[in-house]
This record gives sequence, C-alpha cells and structure tokens, in this order.
Amino acid sequence: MTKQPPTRPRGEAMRRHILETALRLFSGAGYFNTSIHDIRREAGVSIGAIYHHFGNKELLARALYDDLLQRMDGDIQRAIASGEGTRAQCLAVIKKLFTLTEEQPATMSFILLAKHREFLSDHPSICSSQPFMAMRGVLERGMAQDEVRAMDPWVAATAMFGGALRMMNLALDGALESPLESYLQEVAECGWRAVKA
Amino acid sequence: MTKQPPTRPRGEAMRRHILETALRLFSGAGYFNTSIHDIRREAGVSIGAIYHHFGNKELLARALYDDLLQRMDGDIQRAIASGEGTRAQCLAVIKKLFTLTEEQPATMSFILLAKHREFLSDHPSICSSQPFMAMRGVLERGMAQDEVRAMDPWVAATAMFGGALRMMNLALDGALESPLESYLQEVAECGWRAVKA
DNA sequence: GTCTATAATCCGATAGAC
DNA sequence: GTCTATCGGATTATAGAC
Repeated sequence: MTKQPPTRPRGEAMRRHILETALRLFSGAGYFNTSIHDIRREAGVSIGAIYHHFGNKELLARALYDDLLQRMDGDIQRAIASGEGTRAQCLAVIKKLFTLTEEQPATMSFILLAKHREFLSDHPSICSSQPFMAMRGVLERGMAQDEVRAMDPWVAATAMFGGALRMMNLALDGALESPLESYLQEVAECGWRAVKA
Repeated sequence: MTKQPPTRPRGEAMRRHILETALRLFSGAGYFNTSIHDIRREAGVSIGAIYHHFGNKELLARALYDDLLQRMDGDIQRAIASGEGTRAQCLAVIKKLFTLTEEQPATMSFILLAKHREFLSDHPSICSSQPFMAMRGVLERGMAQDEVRAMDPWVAATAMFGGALRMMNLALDGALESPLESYLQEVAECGWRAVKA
C-alpha cells in the first residue's frame, strides 16, 4: 500500500490525459477556437505541464494527429488482414470505419474534417497517409487478380470507399436518421458494384 | 469624359473586390490564419471599408460562403437541366464539378474543405445545402423511374457522387498527376455502376 | 463611404519557484 | 515535472476626421 493512485495523472499518464482533452476540445470547437488555456482548464493541469510535454500548441496537435492516425492505421491493417479476397477486405474496412465513426466520433471528426494544412504545416496530406494508402493497395491487388476492373488506382479507391467516407461525414454532421451501421451493406454493395470486374 | 474609371473600386465594386481578396486568402492560408489586416493590405483598402460593408470578420466569411454556394447552386441546376435521364444528368453534374475544381480551385477549396462550423456558427451543414440536395434529388427521381436501384436516398447520392468528390479533394491536395477532367469518364462510369438498376 | 489611429482583449509562450 | 505569474505581440473592433 505504499503506492496511492494519484488524484491527477503524472508523467506519461498526464501526457495521455492532455492528448485526450485536446482531442475533445479540438474536435468540438476546432483547433483555432481552442486555446491553450482552455485545455489547461478542462484537463485540470497547468500551462507548464502542457509546454513541458509538447513544446507548443502546434506540436501538441501534431502529436495528437500522429497518434490517432497510427491507431487508425493498425485498425485498417487488421481489417484488411481479416478478409479473404478484395470484396471481403473492402467490406471489413468499411465496417471498421463505420464502427470507429460511431464509437469515437471525436477521433474520426478530427482526422477527417480538420484542415490539417492549416496547422500541420509540412505534414503530408491525409490522402497519402498510411491507412488511405493501404485502402488503395487493396484495390490495386484486386486489379492484379482481375477481381477489379482495370482502371486508375486512385479512381478505383475513391469509387470503392468514396461513398462510405461521405456517409461518415453525413453521420458526423448529424444528417442521418439511422445509425451508420444500418447502411453498411448497401454502401459496401454500391462500392463493390462500382469497381468489380 | 466626366467619369474617370477610379483607380480603386468604390461602393458595390469594392464589396466584390473585398470578397474576392478574402476568398483568395481564406482558401490559401485558411480563415483563422488570415487577419483583417491581411485582407486590408492585400486588397489595398482600409479597415473601415471592410467593417462598413460586412460588420465583422465572421459576417464577411458568411457573406462569401453564401455568395459562392449560390453561384455553385446555379451551376449545378443548369448542369442537371442540360441532361436527359439520370445517367446523363449525373455525368453533367460531375463534369461541372470537375471543371469548377480546375478553374476555380480557391472557390471549391473554400466550399469543400473549410470547416464552416468553426466560423459559421448556426449555418446548416454543407450536406443540406441547395446544390447537394439537388444532387440527391436527381437520384431520387432516378429511383422513381426505376433507372436507379431502390435504396436509401443518402446512400444513392453518396455512392454516385462520393467518388467524384474524393477525386476533387485529391486534385485540390495536388495528389493527382493528370488533370481532373481526364478521369471524368472513369469516375462517372463507376458512380453509375454503383447505383444503376 | 472611406480613411487613420487607437482602444480593448486575448493568446501563445516564457521565467522562475518548488 | 509541475506549478503560478507575467510578458510581448497580434488581433478584432471602434472612434472620429474627411
């Protein structure tokens, strides 16, 4: 009993706590409408702690973005690995994307809707990030095996997943009546018809 | 010869001049990275003129957004009216969207990529704006005439146009090698296969 | 209507104690 | 590592002359 759970997280735990708070505020009000002082107040930590762990506001956003994108990349890779054949893999990817959107809307909102160029100066655009390249890769392999019609790989990827991504935007904007999962089969079927051989 | 063309626009002309300058800066650096003083300097007008015509920065952005969206709505409506049948109408819409993206990237970037929620507080989301509702309407009529498979109207609209919109995002991010128009036929074909009866 | 000058506020970042 | 107090600067918006 020498170790008491501290009221406030310290060290690495505090770092994660700050990241979680920043995600909530960034995705709610936006990066520019959220000040360091807002994060400080909401997280119940000091300004000094934030600057100690992240250096400045932009680096905090970058750390958050990298963290979320890496987690999403793992999810997408696992979804792809879980399926046999292009069609099943694409369905698994869309299913995972829909689940993430419903269960972690703040995360998906930050990744999909944020104009990262505005505060992540030299970061590569979201299109060329790992998870999106992996999705494109599925279609390219599908083409090599004649499961997918021969076409430009970008066109194939956007045709297969573009509808799903738009539906996620609609869900995040609160424009859909039913939960996103209820559209899964229809959306995946449309995507597949768009590209199948 | 009593009337000399003024070096700097005045009145309504100045209003438009300010809107054009704001669009260029907003779509380049983003709304929050653009200050009133930036617009003042770039447009060669005074702070007073800006506040006289628009009231404050947020109202300036709102006026710009409404203006661009109304113009886009007219373009989309005309594109729809130019075609016979669902397939031709959808092709015309995508063709117009691609042309606009290439010829007026600042406009399309501002409309598509901006997180308007961050600075247009109570504005309806982009999904429920006129041009996007019109695109959904095309698919609904197509369903009524059995040209399009029966399905949720949102799913049909995102399946038909989602790929095209993603391609526009890629083009605006500079991720595509060829001009957007060169993908037109493939993109439209994919969208149509996704929804056709 | 358009201008200049200035006010009021807020923000990101730093300094230094503990 | 975490805290409090504070600085310097930038930004939005206003006041008032022309």
